[in-house]
Amino acid sequence: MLGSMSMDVGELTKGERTRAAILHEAARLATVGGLEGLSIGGLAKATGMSKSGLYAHFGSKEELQLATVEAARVSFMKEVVAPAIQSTGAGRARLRALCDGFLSYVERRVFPGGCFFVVTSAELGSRPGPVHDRVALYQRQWSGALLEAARAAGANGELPAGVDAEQLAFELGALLAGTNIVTVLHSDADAVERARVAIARRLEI
Amino acid sequence: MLGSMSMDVGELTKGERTRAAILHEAARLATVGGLEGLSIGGLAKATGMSKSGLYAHFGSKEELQLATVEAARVSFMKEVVAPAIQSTGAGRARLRALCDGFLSYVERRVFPGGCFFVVTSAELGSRPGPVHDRVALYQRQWSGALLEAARAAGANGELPAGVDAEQLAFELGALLAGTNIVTVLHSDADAVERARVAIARRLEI
DNA sequence: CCTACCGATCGGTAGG
DNA sequence: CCTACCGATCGGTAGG
Repeated sequence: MLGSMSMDVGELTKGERTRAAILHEAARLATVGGLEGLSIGGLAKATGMSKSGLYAHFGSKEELQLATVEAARVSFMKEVVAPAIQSTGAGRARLRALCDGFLSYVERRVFPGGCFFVVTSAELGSRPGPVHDRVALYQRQWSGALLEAARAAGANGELPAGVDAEQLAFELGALLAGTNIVTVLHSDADAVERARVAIARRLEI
Repeated sequence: MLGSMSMDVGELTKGERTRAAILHEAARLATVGGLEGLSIGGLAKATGMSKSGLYAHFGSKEELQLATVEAARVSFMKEVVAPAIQSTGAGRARLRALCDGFLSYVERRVFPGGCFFVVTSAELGSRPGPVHDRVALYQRQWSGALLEAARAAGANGELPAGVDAEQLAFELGALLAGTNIVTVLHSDADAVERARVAIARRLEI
């Protein structure tokens, strides 16, 4: 009790800080080598810990993978989704902000291999299991955020005539994922610019 | 010389047939577990061979990976590119046929994990080396095929007013890659239908 | 193409 | 959180 009095609300214990630093490194490694390619020994070396130290935190490789996915989700929410929601009202401007936020997130290389969820969706797409399901859940939530914004835009009368919100949200999501792959594969920043042009034209902004 | 007289042109020797069967299985495994996840031992079990039998064919894991990429390219050319070129003249119809051929190829699950080059582009995007470079080369050739068809369509006056061929080819390529990821991740055939709608509208066909 | 083997690394555990 | 260890599997080789 006395010990806990020295912590302000929102501060992290030493163990929590260590855990967060491990997971940040794990997410970085996973965008380069995949979640299956992530090894306990490699992560131990990268964080300066022992393997068994990591097992003390996570118990198993699968638990580490799941915790890494959670950490990547927190990062994605903070870097992409939250700024778009805070800076715009529901509708076309928010849809645009979500797309631009994603492209900026890729361009800034928040993770060295690009978007964590594009890489792991491609990696785990046909590998059933709990990690697949978690990645698929968060991918659906991202698609859901695009769809919600598109529907609000439609309800606001902000979409071009004849544009269906579900179709639009799908096309934007697929474009962003495809752009991430091409950008990283060819270290080609032009792809991000082309995606911005596509988005602006589709939204007539 | 006498031995070779029993082979017609285009026939394969026993060693060549074995090699082709190994690489077909390797490409299948790689679309599920990745080219790095492809192990010599696992491939040996899947093909009923010994590990050293595989080394006799390929020499090293990297050579096996490169040979697998080549085999996947042959499959992609045969399944997607060649039919589009044979069935259409240069221009908008060919661009449409390339896109539809890709979607059909994903839908038919020629490989269990979807398009080999989408999976490996995402996997190797930020892992430099000869295998990355080969995958990137063939991805560029695919983009080039889309671009060539789009330019011919523009020259034919078959594109909607104000549509730039390079921009169009980029958008279609990104859409197809993104569609592959979503389709496989969620086992969702609706995504392919949405992609077809998007393509038809973009090409006004 | 095979058996038999190599050192290194894998995920994971015992015991502290 | 550590050292020290486990069996299994990794990529690769020797010798045939």
